[in-house]
Amino acid sequence: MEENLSLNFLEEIIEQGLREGTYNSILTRFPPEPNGYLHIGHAKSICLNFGLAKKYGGKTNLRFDDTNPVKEDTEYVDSIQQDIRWLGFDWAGVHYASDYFEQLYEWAIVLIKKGLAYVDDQTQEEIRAGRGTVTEPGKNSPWRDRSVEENLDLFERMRKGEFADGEKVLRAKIDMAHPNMQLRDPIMYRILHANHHRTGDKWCIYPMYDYAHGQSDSIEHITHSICTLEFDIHRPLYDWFIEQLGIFPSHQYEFARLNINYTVMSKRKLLQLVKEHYVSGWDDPRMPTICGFRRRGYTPESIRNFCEDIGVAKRDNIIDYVRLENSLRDHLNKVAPRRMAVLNPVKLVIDNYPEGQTEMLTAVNNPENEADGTRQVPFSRELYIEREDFMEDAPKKFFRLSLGREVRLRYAYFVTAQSVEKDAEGNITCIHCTYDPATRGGDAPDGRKVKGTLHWVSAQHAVDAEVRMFDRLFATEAPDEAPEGKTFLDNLNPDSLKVLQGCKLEPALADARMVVNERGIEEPMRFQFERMGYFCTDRDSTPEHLVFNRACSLKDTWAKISQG
RNA sequence: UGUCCAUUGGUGUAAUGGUAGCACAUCUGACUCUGGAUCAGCCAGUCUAGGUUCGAGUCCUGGAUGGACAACCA
Repeated sequence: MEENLSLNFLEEIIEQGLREGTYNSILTRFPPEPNGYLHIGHAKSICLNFGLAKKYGGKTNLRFDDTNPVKEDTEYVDSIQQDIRWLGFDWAGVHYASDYFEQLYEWAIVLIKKGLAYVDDQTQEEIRAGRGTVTEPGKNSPWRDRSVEENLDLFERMRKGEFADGEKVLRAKIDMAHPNMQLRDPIMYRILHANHHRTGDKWCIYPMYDYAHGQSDSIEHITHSICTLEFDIHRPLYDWFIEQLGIFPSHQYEFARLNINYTVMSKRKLLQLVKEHYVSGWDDPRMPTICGFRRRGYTPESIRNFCEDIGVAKRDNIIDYVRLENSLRDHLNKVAPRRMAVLNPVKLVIDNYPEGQTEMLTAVNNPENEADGTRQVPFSRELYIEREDFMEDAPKKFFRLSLGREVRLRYAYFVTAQSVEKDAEGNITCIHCTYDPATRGGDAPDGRKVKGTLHWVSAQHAVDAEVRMFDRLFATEAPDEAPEGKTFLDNLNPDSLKVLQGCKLEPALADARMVVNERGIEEPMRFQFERMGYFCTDRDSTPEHLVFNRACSLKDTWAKISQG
């Protein structure tokens, strides 16, 4: 039993608050904006928010931060909920910032009455210019000192739709010379005559993030509002609104977002990959989206374990892509049934095996889990083996089949290659070998050893399939970094997908298909193809045309390749 | 030439003034009917200069480096 005794900084904060009686239980929230699909970076946040609440007996709300109607859509609301559920989490309540529009509006009036907010008639350009720069203070708006009555009147008329988009905004009155730019009279409301996916045309003014988020937290009595580092400088503003309004004091804490090498994480870039068809969609198995990983064959456990393993802190980090794969391998190694599949087949004929004979051999389903039992695999005179598993003239370190060398066919017999047939181009079309009947099951009674063990499939019993061999979407470690005149698209890995047709599978794979899991979500069946990697059924698969995706290889090979 | 945040092996992450530890990766060996898994082992770290202290990764001051902020995005 390995218990992680050290606490991360958020656990420290929570335990301190619990100890000191600041609160008796915690309530966190996961606050996505419904303007895109969730990715692995969100998974870290989800695991954190739900994980922390679970650890300390609290709860987590799902809240859609839907304050910008022009970017948001219900398509995303649905996919986000499905992805969170698939990851294995259940929220206490599902909320929308838009549910709070009326309350937010009333609070804005409170601030106006306190002389802490004003309607500004400046244009967008004027406001931008007036804000100053990071090194120069800003200038007060000429409208900054309007009377409370006038502000109240104008703000009400903004709501009524008397003004066009961009004509006026409501601003908090703080300090135009503040060194933290977030406090230079931030905009609270803007006019947007746009249809909202939930409130329809009820509103034509919409609150900005800074004015909506903290207050939404407060309304829900969120104790720990956990977000990423870039919001650090917003915290004084988050606290300012809550303090001026005198409402429930939620607190914001920031952690470093997840970065993974060979991966892009920005919503904008992911959207571009989809829109411009560099991938087949949001759930393309090469995408770092949750649905992409699901289709790729990742398990929720593997993603949760990954998020747990990488830890959480406040320093920027770039996680090795291999850790993600390792986390998958760890889990699938324990749970994925083993099957034999020949992806690049070449015929192997056993000359001294009786023609027309078939026998059933016993194969272990998962050596890591005895309870998975065994299955029968048909064996006959003509088989397929992997083309890469034979070499006519092999070096010493080649442990597989070559002329005159003996290897084991897994769970079957020892065979020795005798000769090959070739086509006009010199490609091997058939390998002839002999077998030792005494080695049935895979062991020699005389105790002799072989170096290699090959997987195989009986030619007459084989099932055909298409196999999609996925690799990293990007060929470079930091895809975002492109030289002059290039973009991240130039860093795409041209070999990220290779489609193999005519792969030969053992018959037990014939009924592999998509299944609906206990949470009601469609998932692939996952297997280990012995010696080849982990594979899963794709949603394109049909009983007539099986399609499998490679989730990952058995072991990382990139490090060695890059060493040369 | 602003404000804020950060800096510990290759990569992550602990050590809360008292022995710099763990994981992943790499490498080596053992074992193996998957060149997988498993097991064992090696290599490798406190950004820098001062200061406080019996004692500093930790506290203080300066510097360096990286990141965030000048959307009517979140």
